[in-house]
This record gives sequence, C-alpha cells and structure tokens, in this order.
Amino acid sequence: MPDFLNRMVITPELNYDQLTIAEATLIQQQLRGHLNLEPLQIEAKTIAGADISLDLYSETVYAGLVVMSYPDLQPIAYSLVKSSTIFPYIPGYLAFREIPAILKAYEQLPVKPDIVMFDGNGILHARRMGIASHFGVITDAITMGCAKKKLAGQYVDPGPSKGEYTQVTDKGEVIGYAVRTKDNVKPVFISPGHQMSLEDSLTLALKCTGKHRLPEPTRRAHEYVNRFRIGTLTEGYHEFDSRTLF
DNA sequence: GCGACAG
DNA sequence: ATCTTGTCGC
Repeated sequence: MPDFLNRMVITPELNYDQLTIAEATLIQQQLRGHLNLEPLQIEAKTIAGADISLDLYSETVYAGLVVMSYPDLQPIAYSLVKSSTIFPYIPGYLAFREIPAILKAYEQLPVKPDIVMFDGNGILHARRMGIASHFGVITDAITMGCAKKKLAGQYVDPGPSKGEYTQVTDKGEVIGYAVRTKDNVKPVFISPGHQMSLEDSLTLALKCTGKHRLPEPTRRAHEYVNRFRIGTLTEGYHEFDSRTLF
C-alpha cells in the first residue's frame, strides 16, 4: 500500500460498501492527485486481465485475474475469489463496487503481473478516476482500461478497419481512444490507468488484440470469471503446467 | 432542467 | 452485469 493512503481519508481498512456518493466522489478527487501518466518505465513481460462476474440481482461477486505472457499472450496463471458487494452500480463509481473483490484476487497472486488491464476505464472518466486508475493508484500497479461502451467525453467514429482509432476528448483534453480492434465491429474505449501514457495504452491494446473485439487479457478474464461463476473453474490460485505452454 | 450514463 | 435463438456477414 502506498504510504500516502494513510495520510488522507483513504485507509486500507476503508469499507467501500458504506460510502455515500459524496464521499466516493471526494475519494476520487483525492486519488486523482496521485495519478502518474508518464510513459511506461518497464518492458512488460506479463499482462493480466481483471474482471468480475455475477448473477443478476445478487450481491455475490466472482472476481479474478488471468496472467498472460507478453507479447505472446499465452495464459500463465489465474486467481479467482468469491466475494460480495452491496455498493450499487452507478456510472462513474464502478470502482467502489468491483475493486474490493478484485483486490482480493490480486493479493492472492504470488507474483504480480507487470500490467493489469481492466474491463472498464482508466482516465476516460469525468474525474479521470475510472476503475483502472483507481486500482493503480491504491496499489501502485501499472494499469489501463478497456471499456465496451463510452462513459464520458466526445469522439468521432473511427474508420471501419482494424487498427483505426480516434481520440476521446473532454473539457479540451484527450482522455482516451475509440479503437477499432476488428473490422466492421463497434470500437472499444482505451485509456491509461496509472503509470503509463495515453500512447502506451493505445499501443498495448492493439498489441493485445488478435481475432476478437476485446483484447486478450480482458477477453480471457471475462471468460474465466464467468466459468468460475457457473462452476467450471474453482476458487483459488492456479498455474498452468509449463509443459502445456509447448 | 435535460441528456448521458463503464459494469 | 445477466437473461436468450436465430440470424446476418466475413
């Protein structure tokens, strides 16, 4: 935990479930002051996708991360944790609903991934504090966001071919990109979360995209937490046998 | 007040 | 987010 957390309203013991929207907004404004959008300082060798799955109207959440090699994008390990939340889904406050569970799955990883890609936004957010940025700031992890729908800002539709993209702007600043990750398919919204630049997030998103609309980390994470929810996968930390990598 | 609105 | 069948297109 970054030491600054103990010097402000946010403490490691803070329970998100009991926060009011006003308090959550204040926390986002404070965390924003600790954002670092400088260019990536490392050469990534692993990248993980983070996501949650849940039954409709249920407070039980199935969270998890899938760690993949980079740039090979082969699954190396995954961490799954069953948790709960009562914080409702409110556009702009997704972090308060999903982070507690994802944090447990993250802490269960014996070795942290170089980068974590979230199913949601980084700075592509009204207060520049989407779930990816929020998680990055409180854990010091390098993060980025990949959302399937636009949350904030303005943009013009990018060209129809894979690889084309346009900027998403808000109040005069670029906060992310609308990226066509597959021919003639709706774009995804990419933005840096923490400890990487806008350009880094765009480059990484494209390098992580294969034949599907969603980048591999996010796509796999979504698949795994869903299998966990329906019972095909079990809770805990799991590593793939090195033999299966060849 | 009106429209927008990640998962 | 999740519930769902067929169907259009590459």
